[in-house]
Amino acid sequence: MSTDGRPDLAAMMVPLGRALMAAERPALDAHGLTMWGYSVLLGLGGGEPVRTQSALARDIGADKTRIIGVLDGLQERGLIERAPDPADRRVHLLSLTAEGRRVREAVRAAIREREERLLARVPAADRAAFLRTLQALASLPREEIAG
Amino acid sequence: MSTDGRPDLAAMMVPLGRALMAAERPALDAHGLTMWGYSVLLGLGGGEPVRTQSALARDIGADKTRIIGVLDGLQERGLIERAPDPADRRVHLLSLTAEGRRVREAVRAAIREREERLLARVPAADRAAFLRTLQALASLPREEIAG
DNA sequence: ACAGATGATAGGCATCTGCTTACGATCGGC
DNA sequence: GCCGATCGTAAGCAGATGCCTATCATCTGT
Repeated sequence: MSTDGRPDLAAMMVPLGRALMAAERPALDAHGLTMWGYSVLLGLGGGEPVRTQSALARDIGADKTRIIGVLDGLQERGLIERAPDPADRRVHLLSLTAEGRRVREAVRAAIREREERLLARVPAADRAAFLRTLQALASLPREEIAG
Repeated sequence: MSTDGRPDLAAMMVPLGRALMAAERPALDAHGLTMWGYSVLLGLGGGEPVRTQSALARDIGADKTRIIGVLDGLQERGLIERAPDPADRRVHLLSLTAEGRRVREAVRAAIREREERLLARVPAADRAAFLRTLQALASLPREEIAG
C-alpha cells in the first residue's frame, strides 16, 4: 500500500550506526580509548579551549555523573587536564594536552580513512548530498526530531 | 589539518538514530509495542509468509534466545502465529495474523508520517540521494563495513 | 548574611544487551 | 541405527546505561 518501499529511517540508521561503531573499535583499542573517551577528546577538541564537566557531558550526550571516571582515566594518561577556574572555584576547566591532541588526531585519521573507503562505494554524485543531509539532520536539536 | 571538517560518520549516525528511536516511541506505545516487537512485525512482513525463529532473529539483529519472550507476547496478543512445520517438527513457522498486519501498518504509517515531516526540512534535491545512499549503506553486509 | 542554585563527586538501582550454557526434541548424513 | 548438528526454550552472567540521591564546596541574587 505504501507508495515507497524504503525501510524506516531508524531501522536503517541504528544498525548502521552500530556497525560503524564496531568498525571503529580497533582504532580506539589501538590507542587504549573507549568510545566515551574518544567522545570526550572530540568534545574538547572544538573551538573553545576549556569547558566545564557538566557542559561537556551535555554536549556529548553523556550522563554528568558517569563521565567522571572517563575523565579520571584520560587525566591519568595525560590526555586531558583539569585546571581550577580562578573565577569559579567549583568548576574544573577541561582542556586537551598536546598528547591528547596527538592521540585524538591519530584516532580521528584512522577512523576517517576507514570511512572514506566505505564512502568510496557510494556514487560520487550522491556522496556530497548524503553527507550534507546527514550533517544537517544530526545537528538538529532533538526537539525538532521528536516533532 | 583535516581537509574536511565533518564529524565522524558514527558520531552523527548513532545519536541521530537514538533520537529517531525516541521519536518513534509514542507511536509504538500507542499500540503497546516495544522496539523489538515492532522489529519482529517488520521482519515478518516481508515477502516470504513464514520464517523460523532463528532466521528471524538473525535478520533483525536480535539474539536468538532473547526474542522468545517478545514472540510470546506478540502471539498472546494475536499479532503473530506460531505454526508447527509438518516438514520439520523442530521449527515453528512464524507468520503475521491479519491483526498483526493491521497493527504493523498503523505503526508504520505513523512513523513514516513523522519521518516525512522531518525529511521535509531537507532540500528536495538532496533527499533522494540521501535516502538512496542510506539504504545502500544499511544493506551492506557488516563485513564490508568493518573492512 | 542567607537561601537557593550549581558544580564535582560517590554510590546505588533497575534495565537492557550480548553472550554462554544446558536441555530435550528432532533432523540428516553415513 | 547412530552421531553430530539444528531448533526452540530456560536460565544466568557481566557489562553498559540512564536515572536518582546525597554530600560538600562554592557562587549568585536579594
